[in-house]
Amino acid sequence: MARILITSALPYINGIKHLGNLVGSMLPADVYARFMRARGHEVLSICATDEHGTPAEIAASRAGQDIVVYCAEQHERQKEAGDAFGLSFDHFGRSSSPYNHRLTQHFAARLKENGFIEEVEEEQIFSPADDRFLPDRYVEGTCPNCGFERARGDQCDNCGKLLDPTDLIEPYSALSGSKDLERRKTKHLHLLQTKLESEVRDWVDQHPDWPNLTKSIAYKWLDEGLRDRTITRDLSWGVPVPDLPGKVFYVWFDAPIAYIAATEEAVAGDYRKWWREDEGADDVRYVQFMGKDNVAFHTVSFPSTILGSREPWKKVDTLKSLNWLTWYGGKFSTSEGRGIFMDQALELLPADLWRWYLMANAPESDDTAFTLEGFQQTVNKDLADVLGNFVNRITKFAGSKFEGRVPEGGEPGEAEAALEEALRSGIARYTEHLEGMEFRKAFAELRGLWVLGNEYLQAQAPWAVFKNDKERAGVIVRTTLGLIPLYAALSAPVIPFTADKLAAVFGGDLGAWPGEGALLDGATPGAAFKAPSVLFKKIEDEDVADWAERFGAP
RNA sequence: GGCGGAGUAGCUCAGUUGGUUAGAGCAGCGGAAUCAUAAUCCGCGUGUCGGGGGUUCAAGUCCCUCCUCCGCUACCA
Repeated sequence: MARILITSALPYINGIKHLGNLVGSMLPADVYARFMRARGHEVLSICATDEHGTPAEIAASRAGQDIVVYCAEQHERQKEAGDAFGLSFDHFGRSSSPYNHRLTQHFAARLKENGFIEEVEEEQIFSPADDRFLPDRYVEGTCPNCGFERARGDQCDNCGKLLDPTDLIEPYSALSGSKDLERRKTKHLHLLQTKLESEVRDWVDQHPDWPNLTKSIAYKWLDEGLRDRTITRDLSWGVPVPDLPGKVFYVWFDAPIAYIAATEEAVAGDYRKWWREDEGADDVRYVQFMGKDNVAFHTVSFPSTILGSREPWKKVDTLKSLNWLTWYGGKFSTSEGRGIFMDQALELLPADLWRWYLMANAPESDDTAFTLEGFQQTVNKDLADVLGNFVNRITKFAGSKFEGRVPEGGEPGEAEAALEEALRSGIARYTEHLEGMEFRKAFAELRGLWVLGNEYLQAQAPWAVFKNDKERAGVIVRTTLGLIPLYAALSAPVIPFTADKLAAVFGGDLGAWPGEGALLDGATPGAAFKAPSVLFKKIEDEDVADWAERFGAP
């Protein structure tokens, strides 16, 4: 038994996340956590809402709400959506928690003591009309390079040129439209990452097993040279900076620290057993899940914070980074109403259908297109036909021919031995792929295990055998029924709600992870069973047409 | 612009360090079966491996170049 700490990238607070966000970190983290728990490991799985930063303040103000109320409400919405999707985090916290305030200030104090933080004075754009400093991106104006009239202060979306807000012609606030902008001097803290660069590189060098995408992004930053960066902002909502009134820490400084703070919130003082190598965390395996845009922050920025603290905090062992799920090849977009969001998805269909499709087609090696048509085909075929119909056909048959009880008598023969052998090797491959977090391969293998049941049943044809050899038919039926609890256990990481229904056929719970022991004794002779109602209703063409219209499919 | 990732069958994707006739699922076609949600099972794959050039006995795989998509580019998060 191992101790495994799992964190999912924190979903930002400004609204319910879409399917792309879900499959990018939270869902694979959940599948992995469920799998590891089933294997008998001690798992702690942590997530939280990321609540600070300018976008949150703006979203609150647009909603006409106080930021504190807004974040509390949005956190609750995201938590509910996650629960409904079966996300089994041991704790879903908030980056705005008092724990995170205290811990973020602790890290900053340690970094300062160790000479990795210095105070600097900077000039920034202030908008009196908005009564706030504006991040570069929230200053817009005409691009000096191409003349585009809505260029942002950091980069022109039209010609791609990198800009400084002061480069813009006729700049204005993107929030209020006010052209009354001024430069104001303001004090900030710099994190001196240049001093930590070689240490970060040494640490990255110790992880040659990371995926290519992860390593190439980390080394790209290191090769270009880390830069000292400002870790404070002129905002009111956030973790206050001691001795600098009116300032808070930059959201990217405090957000990853919230992994630790959320653990403290979950298990109180015991959090150090998971996070401090000098207090018991030295044997913890720490796995992070995130989208590819987040890799640099997890391989370079956050490690800098930890290394610079000169305290033995647990650092990540394995990163799983995913690419994007796209909406028909384009971007999911909140503002333009493109794509499907977590709460909407569950209005349409049960969570397991989404979970299966997303994980079986997870964007592991490249961006992957989500299409309603592909979704329909996949879940109809894999879940309704291959798995759902399998369970239905055998329980119906056994129900009518064997009075709803597992047949007794008879001995398994060669066909059963061959089935067991095929299952054993398939389960070994499936397990190995899940261990390696290769989800597409894993779930293709799981589907293959379901197919084995249909193959066996089709080849043995108990409906024909029954006519002149009831005992042999009984063996076949018993063997096939026994696959149901087996499938329940194997399928639970990805389709947990369905797995519970499968386990309930024999009134049992999900057993231990199948592997070495007997695989075909799932159905006890003479035991009663209860056929479940149809497990998966098929998605009709009219549904797809409806949803395509509603969600703006191209 | 720079850096990184990617481009393989109608669709979604696999393809170790270059090595026999390039694979899977879906879709499609043919067959078997009739327990079952018309669900299952078996059989059927010539595709400019994005274009062009090069290295090599041998290139999807290595090098150069061009095209397209995506991410990052440190004040969006």
